Amino acid sequence: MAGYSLGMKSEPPRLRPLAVHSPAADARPYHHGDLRAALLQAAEAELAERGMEGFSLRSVAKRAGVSHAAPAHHFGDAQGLLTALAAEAFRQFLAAQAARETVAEKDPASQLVAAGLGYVDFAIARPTLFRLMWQSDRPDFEVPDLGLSARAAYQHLIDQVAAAGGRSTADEAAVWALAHGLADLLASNRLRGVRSLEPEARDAMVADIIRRALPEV
Amino acid sequence: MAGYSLGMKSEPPRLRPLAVHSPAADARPYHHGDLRAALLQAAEAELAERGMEGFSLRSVAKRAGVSHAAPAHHFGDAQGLLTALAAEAFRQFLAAQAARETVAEKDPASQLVAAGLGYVDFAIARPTLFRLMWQSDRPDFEVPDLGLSARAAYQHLIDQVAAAGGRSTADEAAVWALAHGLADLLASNRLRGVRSLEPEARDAMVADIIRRALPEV
DNA sequence: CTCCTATCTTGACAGTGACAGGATAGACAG
DNA sequence: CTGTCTATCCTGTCACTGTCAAGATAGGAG
Repeated sequence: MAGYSLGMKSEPPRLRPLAVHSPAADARPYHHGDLRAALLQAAEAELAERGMEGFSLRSVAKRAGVSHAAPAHHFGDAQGLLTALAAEAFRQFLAAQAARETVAEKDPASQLVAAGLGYVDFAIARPTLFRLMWQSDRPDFEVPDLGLSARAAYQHLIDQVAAAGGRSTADEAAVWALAHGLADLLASNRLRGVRSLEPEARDAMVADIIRRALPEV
Repeated sequence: MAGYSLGMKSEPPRLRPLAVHSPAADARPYHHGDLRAALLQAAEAELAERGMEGFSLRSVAKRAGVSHAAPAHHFGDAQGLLTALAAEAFRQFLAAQAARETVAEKDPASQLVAAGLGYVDFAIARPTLFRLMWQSDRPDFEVPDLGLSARAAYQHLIDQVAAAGGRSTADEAAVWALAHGLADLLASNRLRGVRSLEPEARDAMVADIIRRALPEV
């Protein structure tokens, strides 16, 4: 649950040139060191603070301590940055599901419920990223990096539904819609009656609800 | 399904001053006549064409044939316009559910399924408006007009779940999440296996899925 | 007929994304 | 050590956006 971060290097890069003669306030070097990762990290923070609609490329650059045009070289334009961010988000979205699956019972039904819990975990922990993935027009799903990671998340769902005995399109749709609906409503801070529960009680209720999607199991 | 429109006057207002001496290209009068409704209509069209994130207040004004600052007098700012639009959307959202309910069987379970079909109808017919209502930060739900119409939609759901025998928070959440998840995924053009069905087949599948939310019925 | 007020316009400002051209520095060859 | 090459980053500019201030217009009340 804790510790998701998009920078992928925990150390803030900013490799200063060994301070040969720096007057201590020499500030940043001309070359950043790992600007691409820093921009992704800054973009996520900006998104979390100002929301999807208040997102600004220039603010991201400022937060990363860099000029307003610097992001262009790494991502092309704002859409490119958000596409890369969404791709990374889909990977962590799958990781959140996997984290639940490893601590769950190994039978297919329990694994399916665990994936649903991970789906919801991610939506609650990072609601703006969740919106970027599912409801925004800006990420370009034609870009292979994003298209593949999104498809991987979808395929994981399909596989689990099949393993749990789901056979029809309706079964797939029911499981997906239920998990997604819970996640989206919780991310938007609706469903307060569920969201305000203690973690254990909330998990139990979410699990109970998700099980309803597959009546025959 | 057809014919939703936010202008609420079907006639384009533009009451010209009876053409006393107009040289035929005298164009629009200084006062519009029903600018508020025209702006709501234009805003919906812009939203449908350019998407939530490409929305521009100046484009709305231009589409309504009016100066860029004209909307301010009726709505204050962009948030005010989108708040009014969302409030109207919630009313039509309820109307879409009511339309399905009137042609459905009158037992509580059928009425609940009908409401779910209306929920999905609206999301498919007007996806961007659906996003504005559920996933945007911009409408201000503290404004009574919007707060009340949103609450009315929520209350309608709660009442129907209760009438159909739902008793717990989990029952309410399951029904809402299932309908909402289907609607959102269909609005985003996911769930292609469902969306590409003929209307009758699609309705049958959506109904089948929604019935899963209340296992005891 | 006069004035009052709601309605709409024009003009300005800071902030935005994108682009062009220039500055910097690390790497590599000799 | 020197010179060049290239990826990286910066400054300056453009059209466009939302918001505010101030002025123009017209419909209606007195």
